[in-house]
Amino acid sequence: MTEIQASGSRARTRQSIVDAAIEVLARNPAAPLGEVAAAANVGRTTLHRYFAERADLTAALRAEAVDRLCQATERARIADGTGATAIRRLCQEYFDLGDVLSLIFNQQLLLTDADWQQAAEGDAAFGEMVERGHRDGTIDPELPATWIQSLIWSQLYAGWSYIGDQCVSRHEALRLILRSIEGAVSVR
Amino acid sequence: MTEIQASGSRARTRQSIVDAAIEVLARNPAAPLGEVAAAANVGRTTLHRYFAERADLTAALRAEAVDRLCQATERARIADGTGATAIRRLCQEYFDLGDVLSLIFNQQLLLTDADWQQAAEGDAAFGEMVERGHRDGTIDPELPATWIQSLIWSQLYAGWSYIGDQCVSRHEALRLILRSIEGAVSVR
DNA sequence: CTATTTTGGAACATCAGTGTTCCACTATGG
DNA sequence: CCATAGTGGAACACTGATGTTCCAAAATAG
Repeated sequence: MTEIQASGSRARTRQSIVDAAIEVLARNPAAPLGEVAAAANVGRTTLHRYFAERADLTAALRAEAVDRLCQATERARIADGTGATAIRRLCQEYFDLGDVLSLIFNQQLLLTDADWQQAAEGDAAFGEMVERGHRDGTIDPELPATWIQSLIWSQLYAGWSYIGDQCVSRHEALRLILRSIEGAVSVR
Repeated sequence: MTEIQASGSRARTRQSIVDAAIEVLARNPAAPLGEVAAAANVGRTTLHRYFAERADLTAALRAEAVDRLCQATERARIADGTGATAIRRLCQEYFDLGDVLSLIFNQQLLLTDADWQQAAEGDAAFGEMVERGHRDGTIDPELPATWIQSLIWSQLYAGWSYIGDQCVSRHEALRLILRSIEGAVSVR
């Protein structure tokens, strides 16, 4: 619980640990903390100095994930343009989240409803985007906003896995994702 | 490794354990074996009698998963009809796999390539179905078979999660899945 | 160069899951 | 009803992850 603050050096070490944790835990949510420490080029002791318990680390990860999610959502300007183009931009931004994507999706990094609201400036913004799409005829009215959200996440995750499984460039994977989502979402 | 055989009673107990394991491990891949035993209404001792090590149990699960996957694939008759209708039937069948779905997707139940080939009578059958769709104009030629496979799995998984997260009937979830996949896959 | 901060290694107690053994208990079918 | 297959509880040793403490080395600031 107790957060150590500032001092430049501390902040850097802390961030290094968080970044390493994202990378390691994205691949294996049950990885021992020693692995995280190693990945961060830090002693296990040091890791525990910053995050006393495992729960403290995962809490920090959740905060970091929500933060990056917020930034991505803002960059996507989901209030602009047609519903479909907004979704397209959102997917592009989310795609760049990389490991954070896996963490959120794959794992029990269970974001609470409150987290989601914060991330998307409230489900309101996302729901509004979808409804706009329903009205302007670029999004299938049969598909509720919540489902489209599930859709986007699962597709993005599939895309990232695809890069690893098959031997495909990020760019190609993103192309497939966007094409598929557009098709899934658009009016028939 | 040593498999105990037959005798009616044994077979029943064994199956009960396997079924329980599917249910429990689908929700939490790291669940202790005691939980599996409890879910199977069986003592932990008995579980170990049938599956000496955890690895033995997961091996059995893999076999069971491959088996059910095979049956589902056969029922779908993916060699019949247009590419799109075949995919639709396949999705319907896979959807009914339920927890097995989560096990395969969510978890490191990593099916080997050999498993997949067995399950789909070789990637050949699946690839053939997709190519048929490319030719008959019901499947977007831009999307390779491997991607469509990723797509299907991720969507099915999303659908099952959706049932839990939102409060939606299986039927409604399946409807959304089929509609989305059809849209994602069809020619634009 | 000193004082302070920050670090990492080593050693330790603790804990939960695992896998084993042993024995007594229930069924079940001959 | 009796022999046997099947079960489950209790106890145990073992393992790997966790979290703590202590101290000496390294980095940084003054």
